[in-house]
Amino acid sequence: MDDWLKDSTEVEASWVTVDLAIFTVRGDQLMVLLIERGVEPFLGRPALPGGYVQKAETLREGALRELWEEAGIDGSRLHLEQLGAYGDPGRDPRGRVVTIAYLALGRELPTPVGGTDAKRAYWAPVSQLINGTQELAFDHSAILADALEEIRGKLEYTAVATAFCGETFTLSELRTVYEVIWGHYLDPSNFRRKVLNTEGFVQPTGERRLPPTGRPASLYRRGAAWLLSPPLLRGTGYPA
Amino acid sequence: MDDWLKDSTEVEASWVTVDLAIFTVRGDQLMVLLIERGVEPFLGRPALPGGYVQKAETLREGALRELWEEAGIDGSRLHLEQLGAYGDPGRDPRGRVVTIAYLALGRELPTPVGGTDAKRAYWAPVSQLINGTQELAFDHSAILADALEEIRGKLEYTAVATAFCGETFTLSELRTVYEVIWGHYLDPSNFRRKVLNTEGFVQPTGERRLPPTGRPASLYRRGAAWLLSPPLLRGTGYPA
DNA sequence: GACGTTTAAGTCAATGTGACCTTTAGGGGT
DNA sequence: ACCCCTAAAGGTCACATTGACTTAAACGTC
Repeated sequence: MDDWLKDSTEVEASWVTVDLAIFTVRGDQLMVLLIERGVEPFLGRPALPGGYVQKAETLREGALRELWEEAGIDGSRLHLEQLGAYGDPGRDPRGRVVTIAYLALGRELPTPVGGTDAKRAYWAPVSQLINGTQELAFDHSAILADALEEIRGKLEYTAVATAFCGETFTLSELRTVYEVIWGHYLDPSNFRRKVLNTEGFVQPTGERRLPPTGRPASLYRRGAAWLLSPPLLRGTGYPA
Repeated sequence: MDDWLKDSTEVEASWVTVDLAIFTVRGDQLMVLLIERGVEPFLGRPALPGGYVQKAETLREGALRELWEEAGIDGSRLHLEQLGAYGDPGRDPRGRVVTIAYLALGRELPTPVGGTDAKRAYWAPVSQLINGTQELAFDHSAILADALEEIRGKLEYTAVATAFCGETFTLSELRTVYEVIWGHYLDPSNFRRKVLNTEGFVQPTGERRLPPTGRPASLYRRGAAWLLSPPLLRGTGYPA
């Protein structure tokens, strides 16, 4: 914040971007939204959607705008939180670009129809990207890894898992979210007991839903609580 | 990341700074390092130390450099982690300035001797700033509040509390860290049991330390574990 | 109406927790 | 040498939580 420093040759202006790690659960897989880059650098390589922050908007507003422009997703109905800033000098060959990474979680998001910028957009299974050979553009692989670890941790002590579900949901659906993201089986009975005993986590609607087969399941909606206490621990479940 | 956007009038280059929320525990108070601004804007107002990120350095390196330049603190012996980015358009009257806030935790840090920039630097009790009338420069009050909440949470499920202690420490010292930051009393006996039963949290050195009065206390050092499982929950202790 | 399937509810031993109490190991005073 | 004060260290016990497992209930279907 020192004005004398601003005049120093050591300091230069930077471009500031937002990048989005948008997750959804589809079936038994955690998916992340990727775009195929239509311009250099990293032309043709998969990347997280994102773009430059504009003059008059906050970082969050920029993230919401990119969410809409690049993925056609209305941000008002999903969870959006800041993940962190990535600014290594060499991360963008064009010059100093600091990106603010955002984490977005939603359910059954529409398959996007490619951005305004003639690049393809698609959902990719996270499991393949994490221990796969596919490298994302820039430092997006590192951002994705950080994002995944952030979600895994947040499931434990917040009600964020409900962001992957619809307005109302069954406890089985909620449990599946945990199982997919943590990657291991959870005992249905113990999960139910834990969730229902955690005050404010979920709220019964009184309605039920008929599964294709089996006993009807009660429907719940999000409760008032955001922080769960005590937390649900990942514990030692066996792989799903 | 769209080059066409970069040419748009909607986008402008930004200044990128790092700001530091440096905490230490002194006696029974959590202290944060503040500087008195020596230049406009907010001349004379207290602020978090910080400054512009230079051309060739990473964000973390910039934070470490500012730590040294503004506070005279060698960062190699304290905990430093990124807190997040703050970039609202109006947060700095001089123009678009995005700051990356860092959290630094250490013990018995030297009282700094004012920065190179003729401003005073001093330790201030956090409790007075949080619910006090004193407003910090820029959005630093918000950053400070976020930093405090971050620490409080991290104490639960990481071994970060040891960053406030020396190389070796007694369990009472460690407990005091929790009590000061959480703001309530913890049962010494239960705290000891919990810490010692959490594998990898602390490691006995075999040595002891004589307190001014009372039985000698065993000394411990940090263990190998960073994440604590099960976590120490804040629970319902009575105010200290 | 028996069967397969899924939700819902219950059991039980083992473990963890909160609120205590007791013992131990120092220093200081008389 | 003895007693007192203090803080650390160790123990007790009722209670809550957990993990693994079993049983019951409510559907559609054959």
